Amino acid sequence: MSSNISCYNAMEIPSKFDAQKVEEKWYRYWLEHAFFKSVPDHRESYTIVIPPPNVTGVLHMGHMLNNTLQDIIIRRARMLGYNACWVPGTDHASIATEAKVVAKLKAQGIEKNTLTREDFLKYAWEWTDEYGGVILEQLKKLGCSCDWDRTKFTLDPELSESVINVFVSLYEKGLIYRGYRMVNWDPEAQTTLSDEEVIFEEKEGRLYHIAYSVVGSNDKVVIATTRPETLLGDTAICIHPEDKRYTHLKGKQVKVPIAERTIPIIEDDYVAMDFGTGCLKVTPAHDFNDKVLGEKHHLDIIDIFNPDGTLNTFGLEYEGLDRFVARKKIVKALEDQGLLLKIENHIHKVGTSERTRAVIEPRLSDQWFLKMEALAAPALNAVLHSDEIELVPEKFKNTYRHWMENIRDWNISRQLWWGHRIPAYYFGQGTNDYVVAITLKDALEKAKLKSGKDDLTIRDLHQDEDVLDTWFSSWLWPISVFDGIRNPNNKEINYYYPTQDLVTGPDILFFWVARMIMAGYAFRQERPFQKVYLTGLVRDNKGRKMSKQLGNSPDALGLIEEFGADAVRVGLMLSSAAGNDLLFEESLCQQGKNFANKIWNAYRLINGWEVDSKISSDHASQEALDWYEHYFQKTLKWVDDNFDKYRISDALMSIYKLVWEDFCSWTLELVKPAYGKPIDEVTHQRIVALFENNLRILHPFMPFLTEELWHFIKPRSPKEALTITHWPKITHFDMSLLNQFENMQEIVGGIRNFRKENNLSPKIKIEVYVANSILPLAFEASLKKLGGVSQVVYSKVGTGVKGGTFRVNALEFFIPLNQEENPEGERQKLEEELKYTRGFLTSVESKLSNERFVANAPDQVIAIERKKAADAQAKIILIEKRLSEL
RNA sequence: GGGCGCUUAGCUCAGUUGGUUCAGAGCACUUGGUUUACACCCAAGGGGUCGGGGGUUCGAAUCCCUCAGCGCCCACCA
Repeated sequence: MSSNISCYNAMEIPSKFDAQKVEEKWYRYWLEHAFFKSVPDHRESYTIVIPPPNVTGVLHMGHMLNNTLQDIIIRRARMLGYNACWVPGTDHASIATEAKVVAKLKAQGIEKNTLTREDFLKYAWEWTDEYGGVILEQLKKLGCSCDWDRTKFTLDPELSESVINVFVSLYEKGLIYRGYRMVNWDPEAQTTLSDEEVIFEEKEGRLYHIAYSVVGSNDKVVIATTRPETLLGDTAICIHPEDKRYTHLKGKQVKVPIAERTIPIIEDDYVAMDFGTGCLKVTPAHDFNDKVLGEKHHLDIIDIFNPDGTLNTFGLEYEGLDRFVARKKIVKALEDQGLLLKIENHIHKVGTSERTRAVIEPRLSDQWFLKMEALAAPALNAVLHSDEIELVPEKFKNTYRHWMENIRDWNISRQLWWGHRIPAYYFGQGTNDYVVAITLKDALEKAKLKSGKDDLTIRDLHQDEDVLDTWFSSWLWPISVFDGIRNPNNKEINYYYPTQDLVTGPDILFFWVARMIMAGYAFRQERPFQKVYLTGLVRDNKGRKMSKQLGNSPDALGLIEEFGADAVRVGLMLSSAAGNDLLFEESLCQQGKNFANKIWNAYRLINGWEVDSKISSDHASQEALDWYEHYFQKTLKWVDDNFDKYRISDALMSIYKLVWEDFCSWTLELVKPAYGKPIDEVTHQRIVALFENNLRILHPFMPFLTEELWHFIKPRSPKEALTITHWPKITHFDMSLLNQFENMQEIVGGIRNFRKENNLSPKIKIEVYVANSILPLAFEASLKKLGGVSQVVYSKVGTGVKGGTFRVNALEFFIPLNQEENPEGERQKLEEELKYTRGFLTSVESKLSNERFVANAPDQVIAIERKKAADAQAKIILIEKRLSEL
């Protein structure tokens, strides 16, 4: 495969680049030659760990954006000579995957609750083995240069063991504890959620005004609530101690409607007197604040719900009904009893599950928590003070700080089966009758010790049923993929860690990024990565989030098939500044495809020239090649700067313009020999070398096309493949050379504009008169080639010659015209130009005559203004002269 | 309710410490081109009182104040 990998003969190269034809071939080639494989060596490492997608996920636009960025960065790092290592893998995504498996089983008529844990896990693994990793295959289609031999899964035995080790060690440090607390309960998934997994959505609700009878009087007290069904769990009514409206109620008791229980009226300044009726019902089992009130006032706790959100025996006649059904019925009952006084519309925020969208039920339960404060301190410092970790864009620093400073303990247990089972083992019924250990054997020893019972056996131990929050394994990812938890001094972790870049979305800044930083400092005393690049969300062209429900998300693989991977990568990169949302349109991919085709055809041109070693190069070619060499360097500097600042789309745009405008439209056009004529050898060599440099800097963005062309240019061995070649080094560039060429470009532009305005066909050769200057030799050659100029005459035009003029800077050009001239039109144009120039001059002069400007502005600025004035004066003289000649 | 950010051409966005190159880019648009690399193309061109108002300054897209609109994060007002 090494010598002649190209599938075309030079003569039959088609004018369209066919991406499908080459992508698979090159990906296979890269894998066969192990270009993406990394093992520790003498070079400096450059590491990226992939944000592991859900194992059962399929590639969507967000993944494409994210992974294209990572691939661009890692490919460039590879070319820069680093030992580049991109570690791929997938996440078991406990709740999401379990939900999918449950749904799939349900479709087959199997209910989860009829299965044992073991059976369910068997199904889950079957599912994982079948669909897991599909997404990784899709990443290959995108061209991702991951070291696939390193592919990891968060439920792999080594990674699982790392998670358990970490749990045990945190427990032993006293950072993990069990607590009976109010947690976020997802009634659909029937598990708790961390605070971060709850999304508050603004919803239109109702505020129900309900009357409670005061015991021992005919008085009623009216409360306002959004959740009337929870009155069955009420254990108090609360008023503000200073609320004059209710002083007569102090110390009284009221009767809960329907439940007919008697509960006290308590006083607390927590109550807002101006909200609702100023009177609050207290349900400690089902509201975070009521729980606090309940503890303060030693109230009873009545939990009225089953785990699935239906009412339990405290629900009385409503037992078994769903909470929302019960709400309706209870409202009806209250209405019938005349206790429902008013229903107001009320907009409020409702917590919903990030995964299932179910309305969250605050619920008291036994859960495991991780103390966060101590872990957060070094992580906060690293981002905010020491700058060991850089967030891009920087604006996320504030968000990060706010979260870290107000961090609360992390609820890490989940009532699920798919995940890392909590290594706690119970040996008795007491709240403290458990031990935490890595292995069952250790657990038994510890249990014996703790219980004082030497005759305990493994059968007496019962492992906690819960699993750990997915993020409790993901937060170790940069460490655990290199086995740095279990073997903290192994060669790999020491070589690859800390990693360089993390590319991910801001939506998981807290879930994941912040926690990885904490884990990095906690378990390795070192940052996990240097830079965090936070991408934007991919939206559709109307600014809507891409989602399955809206059906506005294009099929990622379909796009690759339609436009080619390179084109899709370019399309995504063209408008995706860091942190800014990306409004995606297919037309961006079309633009990428057009670009790929442009490059393809540029090579077809070069490739098609006949090379003659006996002729020598001309002035125009030399000038163009000299210029492009320097201009390339200038652009490369800009590109490298942009890469350093993670401005990947700016980097791409400058390469896009460099190749399309500067290389194709200027350099190639100037170098191009006349039709049928050969090109000289030196020029040909130079243009090929320049084209190769273009391919180098294009390669991270468009790996397939560039590798294809790279091997077109000449047969190359795998050692010389573009993927592992070097990124160009910046050398000096000469500004005066660049300026001079730019001057020539402006003159060509002037001529072309003149042609257009005077309807001069490009086929008609023209003479150009320059009266007040001599142009460099190379200019003349370039003007002839690009402007259709037959010759440049350095003299004034003879009297009576018809024609027109145009000016570039301080140069005036005259072009004779055979056709009938239009003196009135010419006069009008000149007068407009004169008027504008005079106005410009006046403004500059007024600036210069302003004493304070001259006194305060830097000399450089004043000099510029003087030059502007002088140029304008010269131009005015030229125009006036021309006008007088008309 | 608190915090952060955004508003520049029809669209998506650059614009680094106020002053060369400051009013830009790409796309779209208009006009003219089948010149054998490319119509997935070439050439030329038209678009903006930089969200409104006020201020500081010799000088403001850039700094300050204010208003309006949009977005994000955080927060227990039932």
